[in-house]
Amino acid sequence: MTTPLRLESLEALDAIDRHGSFAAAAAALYRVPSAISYTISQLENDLGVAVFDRSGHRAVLTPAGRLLLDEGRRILTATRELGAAARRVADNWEPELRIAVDGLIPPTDLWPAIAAFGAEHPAINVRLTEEVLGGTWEALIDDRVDLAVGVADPPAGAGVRRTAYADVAFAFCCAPHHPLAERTHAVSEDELRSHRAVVVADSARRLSPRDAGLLDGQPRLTVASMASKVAALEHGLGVGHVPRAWVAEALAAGRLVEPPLDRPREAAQTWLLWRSGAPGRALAWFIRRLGGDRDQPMPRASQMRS
Amino acid sequence: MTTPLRLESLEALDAIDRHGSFAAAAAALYRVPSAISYTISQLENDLGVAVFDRSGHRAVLTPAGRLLLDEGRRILTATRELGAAARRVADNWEPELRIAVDGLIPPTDLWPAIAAFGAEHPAINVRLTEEVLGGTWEALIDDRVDLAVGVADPPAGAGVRRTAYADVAFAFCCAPHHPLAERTHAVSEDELRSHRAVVVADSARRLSPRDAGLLDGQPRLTVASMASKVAALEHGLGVGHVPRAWVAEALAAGRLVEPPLDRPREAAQTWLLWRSGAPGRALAWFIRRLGGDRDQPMPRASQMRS
DNA sequence: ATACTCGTTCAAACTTTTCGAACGCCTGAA
DNA sequence: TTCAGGCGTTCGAAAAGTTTGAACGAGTAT
Repeated sequence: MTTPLRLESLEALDAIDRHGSFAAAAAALYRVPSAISYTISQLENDLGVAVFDRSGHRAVLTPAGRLLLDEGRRILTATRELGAAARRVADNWEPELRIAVDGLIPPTDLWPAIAAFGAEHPAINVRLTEEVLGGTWEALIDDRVDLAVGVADPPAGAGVRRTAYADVAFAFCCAPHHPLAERTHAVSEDELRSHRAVVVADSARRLSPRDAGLLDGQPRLTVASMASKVAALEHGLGVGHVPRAWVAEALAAGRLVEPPLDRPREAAQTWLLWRSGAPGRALAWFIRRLGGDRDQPMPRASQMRS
Repeated sequence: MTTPLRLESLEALDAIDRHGSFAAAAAALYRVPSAISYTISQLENDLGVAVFDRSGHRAVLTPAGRLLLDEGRRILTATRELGAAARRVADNWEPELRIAVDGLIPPTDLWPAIAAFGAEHPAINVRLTEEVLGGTWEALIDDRVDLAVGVADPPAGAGVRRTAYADVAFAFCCAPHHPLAERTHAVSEDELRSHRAVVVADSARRLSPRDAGLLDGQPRLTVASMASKVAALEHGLGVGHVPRAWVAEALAAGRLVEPPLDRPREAAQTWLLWRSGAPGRALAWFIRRLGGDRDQPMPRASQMRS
C-alpha cells in the first residue's frame, strides 16, 4: 500500500547519470554532495537493492541501478507531463479533442486546421474519426466526439449548438466505361432507376439509419465510406452522387465522367455541431477556426426541414 | 528541472477516492484527517490547480482532480512495478528473457515450459523468435537472444555453452498428387535431383548462410520458415525433408505422403545454446527445464563435425 | 433542536532533509 | 615517490517539512 520509491531519488539518479558524478549532480540540483549521497542511500534502503557499486573509486551503476535510471526517467517524464496536463485542464483546455468528420467532407479539408492547432498546442491530442450521415450526429450526442464537422441535415435536438460550415456541391458520376457515360441528353429519374447506385452506409450504431436521397427501387451497392464509394464508382460498379471535392481529381483525369441529369442534386448546406454547455478552449479554437463567429442555436424541431 | 508533484499526494488522492472521504482516507493511511488535508493542499499549491471543489459540504473532484487521479494511478502502479523490477534484477532475474527457436523445432514444443514459467514468474516477460539454421546461432552470439533452442550443428565458438536438446527425425514428404507420391521402390539421389526441392532460407543476417543438406543441381523453392515449407509441400510445390513433428498430423491426414528414399536422412542431434558467463535466473530456469542438467562446454573447433 | 460527520486551521511536537566539516580513497602530475 | 585535487561517505547540528490533536464552522440526518 505504501510507495517504496521517492521521486526525488529518481531525480537524483538522473542528475548523477547526466552530470557524471555525485558532486556534479549536487551542483546541478543546488545541493551539497552529502545530500545526494543521503538521497541515494535512502533509495537503496527503501528498495533493499544496491544502486551503485562503490567498490571502485567512482560509484558505478549496478544493473538494477541501470533499470531504475532508464525506467525512472519514464516515470519522471510522465509525472511532469501529468502536472502540466492538470494545469491545462484547470485552464479549460481538453487533454484530447475528438472530432468526427462527415463523409461529405474530404478529411484533408481539416488538415490545415489540425496542423495549425498542433503547432500552437503540441501537448493536446486530436482524435479524428470519419462518420457517415446519422453516425456523425450520433457520435456527437453519444459523447464519442466533441465536434462534428460537415453534417448536412442535423435533426432537431436540444443541447446542441451549430454554425455554418461548407456548402457541399455534388457531382453525379460514373466510370467512363459505364453505359451512362456516353449520354449527351439528360438522364431522367425513371431511367436512372435501372442503374445500380453506389451508396454509403449510415455509420449510426444506435439511431435508425437514414437514406441518402435514394430513388426507390433502384438497385444498390452499399459501401462503408465515401472513399470506398469513389473507388467503386471508378471501377464501374454503379453510379452515384459524390461531393465534388472528393472527385475533382478523378473527373479531371478522366477516371470518372458526369452524365447530364434531368434533376441535378442541389448543393447541401453543412454544419459544424457541438454540444452546448461551456466548451473547452480546444473546442472553441476549432469552432472559431472552422466556423468563424456565426454560431447560432439549433432551431426547434418544428422549424427543421425533414 | 524540479518535480512539481509528490507521489504521496497521488497516494492520498487515490485513498480519498477509494474510501470516499478525507476522513476515511486518513484512517486507511493511518493518519489523521488534517494530515490528508495538508497533503492535498500541498498538491494544489505545487500545481497551482484546484483538485477538490469545496463549495459544497463534501469535497468533490474537479476535472483536473479527476485527471490527476486517473493518470496518477498509472504512475503509482508504474512506480511500484519499477521498485519490484529493480529488486528482481538485483536478485539476478532478467526483466525479459529472449529465446530463439530453430525452425527444426515446432514452436509449440516450448509452450508448456513457457506456460509453466509464466505461472511461476508472471512479471518476467518472455520474447520468442523463430530463426532458421545459421540465424539461430547468430541471434545468440549477436546478443539478440539469451537462449537458442534446437540448433543442429552449432559452429565452434568461444563463449557459448550447450546441453543436448531433442533428436529431430526427418520425414521426406510430398503432396499426394506429386509425381513421386506413387513410388513404391526407393528414390535414388539422381532421380531426386530432377524434382524441385522446397528449402527454408537461412535467417542469418550477417554470417554466410548455410545449406541445409541439399543435393547439388536440384531446382529449389526457397521459403522463409518451416511453416511455409510445410504449406508449400502440401500444395505440391516440391519435395523436401521436414522434421517429423512438423508433419505428423499432415501425414496422418493424408495431406502429405512419404515416398521411400534410397538414402534416408539421419536424425539430427539438436542443442540448447546460451552465452557463457553467469546466467540470469530466468535463463537458468529454462536451461534446467528444457535441457536437464547435462550442460557441457562447447568442443574445440577441431572436434566439430563439419 | 440535536448529534453527528465533514474538512479546515493552528500551534506544538516530531521527523526528515540539508548543511558543513572532517575523513579516507583514488588519480594524475610533478 | 609525493602531493594536490577530486570523489563519495559519515557525522552532529541546523533547517525544513510533516503529523498531531484540539478547536471550529458548516452541512445532514434524526
